[in-house]
Amino acid sequence: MEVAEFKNIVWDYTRKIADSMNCVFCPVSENHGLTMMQTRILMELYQYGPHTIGSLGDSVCVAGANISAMCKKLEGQGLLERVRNREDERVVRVVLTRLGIETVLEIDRSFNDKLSKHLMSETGETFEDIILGLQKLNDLLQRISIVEKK
Amino acid sequence: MEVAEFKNIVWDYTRKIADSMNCVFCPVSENHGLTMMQTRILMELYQYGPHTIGSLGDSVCVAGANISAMCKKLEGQGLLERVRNREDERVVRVVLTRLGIETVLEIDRSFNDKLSKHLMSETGETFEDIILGLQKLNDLLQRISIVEKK
DNA sequence: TATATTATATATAAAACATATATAATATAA
DNA sequence: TTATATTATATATGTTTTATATATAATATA
Repeated sequence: MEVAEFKNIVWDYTRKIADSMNCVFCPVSENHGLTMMQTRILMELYQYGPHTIGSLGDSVCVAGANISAMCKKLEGQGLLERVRNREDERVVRVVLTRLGIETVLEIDRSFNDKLSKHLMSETGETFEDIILGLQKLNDLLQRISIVEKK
Repeated sequence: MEVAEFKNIVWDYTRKIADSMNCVFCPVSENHGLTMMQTRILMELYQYGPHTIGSLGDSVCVAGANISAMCKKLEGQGLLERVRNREDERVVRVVLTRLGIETVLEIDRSFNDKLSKHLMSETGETFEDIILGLQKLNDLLQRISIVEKK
């Protein structure tokens, strides 16, 4: 297969998939008064535990300046807390509040409910094929974007 | 595999992949003075031929109000033309100009060059696995989002 | 001590996205 | 044929996301 052909197929599918993911999950977030980006931040904190502003920004691919503002807003909504590190006062630790955790759990439950309806008829093989493909594509792209950053 | 587990894996990979795709392709678009969205619009027109404002918006998942404004801007940059249909004057046909076509071809060449370097060492099996996975995931999500729209 | 680096914050502007409303053309129903 | 509904696009407005430049304060290094 030629590079151009592979690129076109991947380009098309990845944007369609990103749009669909958005289309499926966005309404659920909105029901809880959150944007997809805000949900992504909360989910990241829930799944991988507390972050600093910097590491959180890296994880969700948002520049430090912006993640800082977003977290301040989420703090205002009572969904997370910003705690300054005593040993190095430049560092701010971001932690979900009880309300934040509850909100993530509710959203996650809604996500799962929404998917469950549609995934019942699928075979395990489909899941495996999808995950394998995503994994290989992600590896490939990670390698490329790491080189890019140099 | 449980739905929740599958969802988490897909959620993580798809956003990482979307970010990487952006990270890899965005700089190339910017070199040509275009945003990713603008490039996506031009590529859509190049790959699938002329569109109306409405069908173009559907294809790239942008609301009519916004695609209308974006096309007007791209027209201002001389990259496409908006031609009102004579039989039904509500309809506007969007067509790439010569400059638009040349720009798409240049960007596409840069995309391919950029990828070629990294894909040489990959086996055909990797490509096939990736495409199969994307295809199956896309099918799944299309089915879900179609139901959503009802 | 002077300088550089790091982590976060503030300010600002552009782009993207959503929503409400406007306009004009066309289709349909009475 | 007139009145009404629908369709396609456009305009206006506000919010969110993203990018960039700069500021501030803390820490590390020369």
